[in-house]
Amino acid sequence: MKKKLPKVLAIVGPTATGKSDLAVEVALLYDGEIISADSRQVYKGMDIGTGKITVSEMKGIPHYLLDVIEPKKVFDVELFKTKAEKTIADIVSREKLPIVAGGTGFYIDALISGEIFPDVPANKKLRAILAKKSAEALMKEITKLDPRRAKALDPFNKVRIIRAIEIARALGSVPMVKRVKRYETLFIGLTLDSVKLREKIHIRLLKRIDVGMIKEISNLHKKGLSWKRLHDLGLEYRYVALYLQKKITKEEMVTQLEQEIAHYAKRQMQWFKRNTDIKWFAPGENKKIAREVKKFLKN
RNA sequence: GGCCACGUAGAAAAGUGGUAAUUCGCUCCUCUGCAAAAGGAGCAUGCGCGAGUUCGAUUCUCGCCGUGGCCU
Repeated sequence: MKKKLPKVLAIVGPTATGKSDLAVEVALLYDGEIISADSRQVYKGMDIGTGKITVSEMKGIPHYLLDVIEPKKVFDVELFKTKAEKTIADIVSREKLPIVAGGTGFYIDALISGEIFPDVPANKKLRAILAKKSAEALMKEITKLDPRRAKALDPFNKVRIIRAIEIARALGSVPMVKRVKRYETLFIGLTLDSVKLREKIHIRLLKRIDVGMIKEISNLHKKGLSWKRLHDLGLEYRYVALYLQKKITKEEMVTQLEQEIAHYAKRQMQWFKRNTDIKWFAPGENKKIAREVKKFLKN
């Protein structure tokens, strides 16, 4: 007999659909605890711009993987996976329901599918050197090191090629992907049509500006976060940084940012679409969702 | 009423007597450690409308319509 895998609930979907609130509601109903799967909410001090849940909104439900690292440092999937696995084990040991909620599809998939990444840490120096080379030159190098891996790479995507070279240099070649399934998972997806989503994004953005988002970001810079880093952090951090540097007007910031957030939501959907296990709902269909969760927990 | 300029994809905008750059947008897509990141593909048989010149016009000529400006 196979040992039964622990049950995990995953709440996914694009930005601005209300994942956090739903997660809390379900947690209250089924004795759950929440693991955030958001690549930006892990950073301390990035609250308004990331739409991080507030303590009062948590309604007493424990939340994990928020504020785990300084924004100067770089977080990544592997770190996420390690921490999340540990957290889930802990929650399960206390016989509570782990709820993974967030919009970073890559993180969620890595965790749930149990994808094992090659044990090669990021090599900043090497990356900096390789980044100066052309995509063509990089492709030549990876083809020499590992032709199999090279074939699967996008020949124009330097970021990907560089990582492949990084691994190949350390290990001789890039190992095949391994996956070890650790959980039995129910995927609940929250989504909206693009027009309504756009509206929500608009309203939410104005609200964020209203409650001090610009101040938050200018403080981050004052405390030593470079413009470059803020740019890399993306979306609100990128565009507010541009505004603070007076490279764009406030009006431009709002319109461009809104557009970018909408694009981001699209990219998120693009990612989630591939996962056919996701059961999709509209925000507000909480009863239907609760029923689905109940069914999942029963068998 | 007269004169002048302009009229190119959803938007902005280049261009040529030989069959339409570019940017944004839109659609679709990729993903083995930065994923709010990085990257790829497609989207005007058509250049205001009609006629003429020409082997051939979006590009030249004429007329019409529209827009903007100037003049009386």
